[in-house]
Amino acid sequence: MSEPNAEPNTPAAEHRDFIRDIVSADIAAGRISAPVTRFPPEPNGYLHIGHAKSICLNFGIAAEFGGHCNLRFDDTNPMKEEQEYIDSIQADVRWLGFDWVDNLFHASDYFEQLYAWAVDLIRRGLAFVDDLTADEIRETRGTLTEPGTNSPFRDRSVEDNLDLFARMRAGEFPNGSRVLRAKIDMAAPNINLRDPVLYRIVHATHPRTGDAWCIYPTYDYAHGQSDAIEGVTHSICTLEFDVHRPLYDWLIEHLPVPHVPHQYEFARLSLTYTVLSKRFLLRLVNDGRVRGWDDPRMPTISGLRRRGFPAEGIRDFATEVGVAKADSTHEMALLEHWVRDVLNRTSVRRFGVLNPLRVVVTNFPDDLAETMEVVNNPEDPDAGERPVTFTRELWIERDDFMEVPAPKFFRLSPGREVRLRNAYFITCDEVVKDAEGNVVELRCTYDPATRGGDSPDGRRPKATLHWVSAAHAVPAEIRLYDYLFTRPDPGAGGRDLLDDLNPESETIVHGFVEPSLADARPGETVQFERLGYFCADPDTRPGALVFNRTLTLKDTWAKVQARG
RNA sequence: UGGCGCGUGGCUCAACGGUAGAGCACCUGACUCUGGAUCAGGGGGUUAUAGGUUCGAAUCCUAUCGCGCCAGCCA
Repeated sequence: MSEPNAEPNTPAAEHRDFIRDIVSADIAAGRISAPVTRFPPEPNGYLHIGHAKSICLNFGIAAEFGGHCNLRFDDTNPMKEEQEYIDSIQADVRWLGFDWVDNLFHASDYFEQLYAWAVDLIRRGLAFVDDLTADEIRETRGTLTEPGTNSPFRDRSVEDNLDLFARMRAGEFPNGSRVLRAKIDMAAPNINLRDPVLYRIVHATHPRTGDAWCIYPTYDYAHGQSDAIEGVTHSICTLEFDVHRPLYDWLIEHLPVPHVPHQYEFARLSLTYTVLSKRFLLRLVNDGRVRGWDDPRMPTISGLRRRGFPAEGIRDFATEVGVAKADSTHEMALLEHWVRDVLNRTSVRRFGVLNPLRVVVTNFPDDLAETMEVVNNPEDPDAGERPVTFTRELWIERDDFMEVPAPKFFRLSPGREVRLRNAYFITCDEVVKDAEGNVVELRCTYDPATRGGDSPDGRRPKATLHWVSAAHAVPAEIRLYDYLFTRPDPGAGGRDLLDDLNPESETIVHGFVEPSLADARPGETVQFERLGYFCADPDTRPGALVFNRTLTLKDTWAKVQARG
C-alpha cells in the first residue's frame, strides 16, 4: 500500500464555499489573523465517511488560511464513550492525512474550569439546581406551540444553589435526582432556550478522568466553552445544531470566557446505498452482520481503508462534494469516481482469475515455460516490469467464454481467436464438458508468431483476456463486495433498515493469482486487469492469500448486459 | 401547529443585481494489447410557485407550497 506524503489537495482558490467565504471576510476585516478550527468527535463509535467530510473541512480550512485545527474529543458522556474509539479516531484522522501536531484536547481537560464557570453562573443568578425528575422537566418544558412553565425550584437562593451544586459534585445524590439548569426563558419559542440542562449526575467511570467526577456537563454547556478556551474562531458543525446557536451564544455572552468563538453550520454528508448513523453501524457490528467496524462494506474510515479506498481518493471526494446548507445525498458513484481516479494512477496491474476455467494449449510444448516481461502500470512508467510465465495449461476467466456467444460478446467462443494479454493469440478448437454438460476445459491452439501479443500480419482480435499459468498460479480467497444495501435510499418510507440490507454485499470466491502476488502484504492495492482494484486483506496469512475487491473497473460490457 | 434552516439540469454544487456554468451520472464518436484509461462531442434547467422592487432578478422583498431540524439529564 502506498500512502505518499498525503497533502490535503483542496485548492482554496478553486473550491469556495460559504464557510471559506466567511473566513476570508473575517481575515480581510481584521477580526482574526488566522482561523482556528476543531474536529470534535465523540468517542462513542468509529469515524465514517461523513466525518471525513468534516475533517477535510476543518483541517483543510486551517491549512489553507494558515491557521490550525485541534482534535478535540467531546467526551462528556461516560456512559457511551470508550478508549477503543478514542484510539481508532486518532488512527483514522492520521490515516486520512491530517496532523493536529500537539493540539490534542478533550472536553474533559476543561472539567474544572467548566465547573468554576457554572458556579459563576449560579452566583449571578443565571443557573439553578433543579430537583425535578427528567419526566417532570419534560412535562414542564411545554411543546412546540405552547410555552413551558417555570420549575418550582427556579427561584432557589444563590446560597442554596451553591450548596446543592457542590453536593452534586461531591456525590451526595443519585443519578437523575438533580440537574443544573441555565435560567433563560421557559417561554422562548426556541425550545433550547427553555432553561436548558447544563450538568447532570452520572456515577460512571470516565475513560480519562476515571471517578474524579460524578457530574458531567452537557454538550451545549461544554462545547462552546471548550471552543472559547482553545481560541477556536470558527466552530463548524452540522445543521441540526443551528437551533442550538442561540444557546451557544448566550453562554459565551454570560460567561467570562477568554475568547469569543462563532458557530457555523453546514449540511452533513449522506451517501446512496449506505447509512451513516453510528447507532445503526454499531448495531450491525453487535449483531454480527459484518466482520466488525472495519468490515469492507462499512462506510467507516477503517472499513473503507480495509476495502482498499485510498485516503487521497476520500479527500478528493470530500473536496468535490462541497459545503453548503441544503440537505443533500451524494451518489456513491462520485466517491467511486475519485477512488478509481487515484487507484488507476497508483495501482500495479496483475493477473488474477476469480472464476477459473482450464485452457489447454494443445500445440504448446508440454515441457516449455516461457517468461515475458510485462508492464506493471501503463499509467506509470516508473512502476517497471515483472516476469509472467506462459505454459501449456492456463486458467482463464469463466465469464470470458461463451459456447454460444451473445450479440456484442466478443470474447472467446468456439472457433474464435482472442489475445491472451502480453502473450499469444489463441483459438478455441474444442469444448470439453463433464457428465452434466458443464464446460470444464477448453482446448485451444496458439499462434507462435503472435508472441508478446502482436501479430505480424496485423490481425487484431476484438478481445484481450487475462490469464495465469496453471502450474504457477497461487490460490487466493477473493471477497467480492457490493453495496451494503439494495436500495439507494435504505430505510426510506419508514422501512426497517435491516430489510434493505443487501444479502449479496459480500461474495467469496476462490481463484488464482499470478505468483508475484504470493507475498502480498495486507493493505497492498493492485489492479487485477480487466476486473477491478483489489486489496490484500488483513486476514491474509502466509500461504493463504485473501483479497478484497475494492471496486470493479468501469465495465461497459456489464452495461450492455444490463440493458438486455 | 411555534421557532430555525433549505429549495438552481438525474446527483451535488457555482453564479453574491447584468441575462444560468462545473464535476459526477447518462449518450455518441476517436484511440487502445485492460469492453479500463485517455481524448472529442452531445442531450438535459421557463433557477419550487405566485406576486412585487428594478432598465435588468437564480440573486432583493412578500406570500404560498415542499423538505429538514428542535419538545434527551445524547452529541
